Amino acid sequence: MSGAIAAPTQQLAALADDTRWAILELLGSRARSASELAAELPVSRQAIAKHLAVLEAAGLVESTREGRSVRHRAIGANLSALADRLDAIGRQWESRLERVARMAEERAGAERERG
Amino acid sequence: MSGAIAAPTQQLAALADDTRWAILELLGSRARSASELAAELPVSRQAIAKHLAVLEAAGLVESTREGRSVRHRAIGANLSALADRLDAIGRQWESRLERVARMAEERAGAERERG
DNA sequence: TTGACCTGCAACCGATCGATTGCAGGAGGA
DNA sequence: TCCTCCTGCAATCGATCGGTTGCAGGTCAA
Repeated sequence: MSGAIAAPTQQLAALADDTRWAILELLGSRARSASELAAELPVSRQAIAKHLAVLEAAGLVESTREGRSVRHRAIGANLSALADRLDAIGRQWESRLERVARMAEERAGAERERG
Repeated sequence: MSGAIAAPTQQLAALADDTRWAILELLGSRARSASELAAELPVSRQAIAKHLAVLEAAGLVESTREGRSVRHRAIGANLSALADRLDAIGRQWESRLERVARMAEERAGAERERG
């Protein structure tokens, strides 16, 4: 164990933007094209396209060509997988710091008995 | 239900940086001061201090003054809470898109029967 | 074939970010 | 008291980011 945490910073960076969350919220309810998204959000279509590229690179959005348009949809399973990893790390911190606190407590108890 | 997702972008932005993950990794195993962290990582103490401010604002790190130094520790429970929220959103996407797919499937089935 | 519509590429701009250096200030030990 | 150690604030710099405008290309319908 120990060693590097191997954090999925790319996915986290993709999620650290309000406009991308607005896009994901829309794509989570129904698959849409970039133009549809641009019509529903207060940014240009090109900005949407850049955000979709980031989200797709992070594995949070999936795209399918349909005729002359491209439909995008959110991939919930990958978000849940990321959540699992974060939860595991959080629990690890908790257990480690708990153990340290317990050791300090025991040491303090011995000091009290001795002193 | 429906409505806005209310994503904790501040916490996600705090986690979207490799140096901050390196800091969290160290603080997850044992509480440390900013100077200790600077000695173990390849960045200056001031950079560490800025990162700690970001992490503390996001509720991922807790700080306690001890004499002339300040000891910082990672808060695992808050990371797990964030993970729970992400997981819930991911499952929501999955169920919604599943329902849409099922409706499309039923519609296609009816078409086949009729045609 | 022509025209409408949607995507994709490139250049550009202002703002924010990660990081550095330099200096001031406060707490403890000799 | 003096010196050392650690923190905190400010200014600065290059890089990246979110967003825009403009234009080229491809696909469908009339």
